[in-house]
Amino acid sequence: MYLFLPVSFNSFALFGKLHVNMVPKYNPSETETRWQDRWSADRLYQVTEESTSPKWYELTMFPYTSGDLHIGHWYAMAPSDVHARFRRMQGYNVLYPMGFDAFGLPAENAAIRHSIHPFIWTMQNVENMRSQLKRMGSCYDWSREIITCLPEYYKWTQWLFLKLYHGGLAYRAKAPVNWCPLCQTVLANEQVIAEGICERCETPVIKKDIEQWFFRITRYADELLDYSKIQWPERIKAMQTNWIGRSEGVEVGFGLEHPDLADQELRVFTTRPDTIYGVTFAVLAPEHPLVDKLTTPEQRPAVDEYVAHTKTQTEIERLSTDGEKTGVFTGAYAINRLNGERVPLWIADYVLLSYGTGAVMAVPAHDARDFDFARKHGLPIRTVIAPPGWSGRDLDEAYVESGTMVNSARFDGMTSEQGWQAIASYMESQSYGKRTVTYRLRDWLISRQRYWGAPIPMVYCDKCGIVTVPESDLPVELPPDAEFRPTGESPLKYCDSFVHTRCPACEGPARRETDTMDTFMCSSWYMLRYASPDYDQAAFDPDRVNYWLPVDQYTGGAEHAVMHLLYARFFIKAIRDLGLINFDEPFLRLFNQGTIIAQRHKMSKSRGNVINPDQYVAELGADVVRAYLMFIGPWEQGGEWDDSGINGINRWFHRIWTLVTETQEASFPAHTVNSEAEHELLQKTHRTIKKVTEDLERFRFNTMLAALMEFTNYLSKVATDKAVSAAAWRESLRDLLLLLAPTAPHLMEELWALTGNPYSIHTQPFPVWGEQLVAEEEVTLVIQVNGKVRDKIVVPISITQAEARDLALAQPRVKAHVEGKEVTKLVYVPRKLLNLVVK
RNA sequence: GCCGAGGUGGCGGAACGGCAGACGCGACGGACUUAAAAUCCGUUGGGCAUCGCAGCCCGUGCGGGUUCGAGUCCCGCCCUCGGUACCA
Repeated sequence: MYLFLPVSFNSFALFGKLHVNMVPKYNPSETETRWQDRWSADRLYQVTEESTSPKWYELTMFPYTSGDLHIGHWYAMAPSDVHARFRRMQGYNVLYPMGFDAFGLPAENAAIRHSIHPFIWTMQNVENMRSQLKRMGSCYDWSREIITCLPEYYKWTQWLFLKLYHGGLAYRAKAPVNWCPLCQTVLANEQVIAEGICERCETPVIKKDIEQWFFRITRYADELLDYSKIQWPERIKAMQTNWIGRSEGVEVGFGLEHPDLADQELRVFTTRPDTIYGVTFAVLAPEHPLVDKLTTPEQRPAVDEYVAHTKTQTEIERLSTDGEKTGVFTGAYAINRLNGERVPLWIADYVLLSYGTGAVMAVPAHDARDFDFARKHGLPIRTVIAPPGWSGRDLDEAYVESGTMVNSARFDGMTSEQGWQAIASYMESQSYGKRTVTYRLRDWLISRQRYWGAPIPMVYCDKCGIVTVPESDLPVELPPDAEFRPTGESPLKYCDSFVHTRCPACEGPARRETDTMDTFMCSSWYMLRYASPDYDQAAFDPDRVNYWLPVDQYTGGAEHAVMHLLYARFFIKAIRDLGLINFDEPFLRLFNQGTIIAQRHKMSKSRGNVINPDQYVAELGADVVRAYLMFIGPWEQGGEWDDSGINGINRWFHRIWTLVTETQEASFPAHTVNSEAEHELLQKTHRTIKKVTEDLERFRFNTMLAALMEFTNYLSKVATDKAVSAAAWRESLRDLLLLLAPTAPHLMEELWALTGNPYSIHTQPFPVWGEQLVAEEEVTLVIQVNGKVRDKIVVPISITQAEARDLALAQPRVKAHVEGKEVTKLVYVPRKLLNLVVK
């Protein structure tokens, strides 16, 4: 329906080689694939380190091998392609690679459902997606392609795992971890999203106590909070900061009186030591190890029942009680050492074992949760921080702000901030408290009970224990003949040829680790591999990594804020400390494009609203689809896919085609006759160059295209008026093509060739504006009376205030509003406006 | 609840504190055509007024404020979207 119509050619002044009887029309499919083949054959986009130009590493998050590129992929990839092309034309030595995130559960599910091996399924998808990416007109250096599921890549993933292990950053531990019953695997905290559901399949996760492999990301918590070396969107930095959840407080020991305990202390973490005189009870998580020992015989039945009930609850149930604070008394007491008070010990599921010490001191007067709990269970509430103007009466709700300390013995009268420090110091001096920093961030759980991932290169030997696979034996390859069971159990576990091996240390019989690595491990270092994808001595060639890295510009979706983006930052810092690299951050600049939605919802296969760009590409060409996606609105805002406007871009490109191919250069005067018109053309051209350049720098593609449309409209008038010389016309047309080359690489290459220019437009320098040509000589001065616009006058830029005032007062429309009144004030903004305030 | 982004014509969206609505879509009118499509030209925030030319008033989620001047800055709300949530 959107087919380009035949363009009627009346003259061929620009390219006499075309025969008049031919009816040349712009056939996007033919033209675009022809140029794509040529670029590919010429290796136009391959780069090396041998260059005197400054380097620029531009990277887009590589796609998961789901099978098809939908419009969301295009929205992520086309604009970054434009930016990379722009940088290349600006003279940078640009590394702009592409690859595939190829491990993951969907491949394994396909194996179970359709009896196709994950490798075959994945590689078919890679083939398909690679050709779709090429059809987009992208300028990737395909000689550097990486596919994470190939042994030549995951060998180095395993190699890096061993480096972390030897560096003390990978460890195996038993812990209560998130288990997704549908995916049949554990998940990292970051992969459990809102309401405790699995990030991939949205199934509620449950807690399981199993031995797993972890990376010590928590060791880097503080450094991860330092964003001073990167230019990232505030929103992503805020999300990471919240996720890491650093909080400063005091770990306080409460005394315990119990005959069986070696350590007579209950440790709690608090951020409000200033409220310690308000403690009226303490609460332990139901799973807290002391619960069993402390519970008195009378309370045991109630406690046991509550603990058992908590265990059966899923995360969702436990969290969805909506503020309903349940709990039971253990019968035991602890001593608040500041005032010697005995406080009852309760257990309640609002206290989490995984945070802080798994126990809290409860100050109902100054904590909303403790307040609810105290109200519900009839526990006392004692005010120790007085709100401003406090009458001394009981509080109606918890007062959590700062105030003046009361009921706090010798700390009374201090502000809560002073009291915080004073009490913390006092407790430290008495050795039962210590200033501590606690984080919400947990170590990264990286093992998965799945087949389609990089095997963890570890061996279990009855004699030697846990033994690493020697580097020389890498990669530990996935067995091709594993059996995919409909139950979803890990195929590796039941693959004898894989499991049974020899111990690298003692040569005796041993078992392989059957867990594989989280796919986020593969994507934590892929940006390094692109620098030297052929290197076979290590994961990367230090020289080439030092040349290209860090990534100068990274682009991708915000959904990876606390997954991929956090893991990659950790990973770079970790291997820096192992001496493998010498920089601190993987991605210097980050730009997050928004989400493209359809029918008000995120596109998803399950919702059935996935837009496939192929039909649009076939009818209109990739150039039109690229440009339309960029024209919808600001890139960072995303937007709704609605094809009703796509014809506007189609028409515009058509107009450019006509303008270039039908305008006879010979019909313009050979020499300048109207210098004013020519000067204006020059100015408009250079102002457009400036606008387009600045917009490309800032990823403001929509306004860049608007400026180019305006410029095209202007050139159409110039082509009609023919008041400029042929040379001036040729120059401006040439700049139009160059400015649009990153956006519409095929059409511009075609027009560039048709106008007799040497191949290729994409190796040309980007136009540069002249400052003197963008400067204004005349400006439109807005004349206001009492802030309302009454007239506009065109004046030379050199006009003085007095001249402007006199000129303004002489305007009839201004006169009408000033006459008979007194001008009490005059606001003059040079080059902008003149405001007359009258009374 | 907390953090972040946003709210502007029929629609997508422009606008260093200084002409609100660039650019595009759609709609309407005209040219071309046997006709339609495509293309080209024109109009297009609302209201008043006008043969036409001018002209006047209102208008950027709501309510205040700062300023000669506010879509833009400040204070208080409402709504939408994204993230996060018993984190002590």
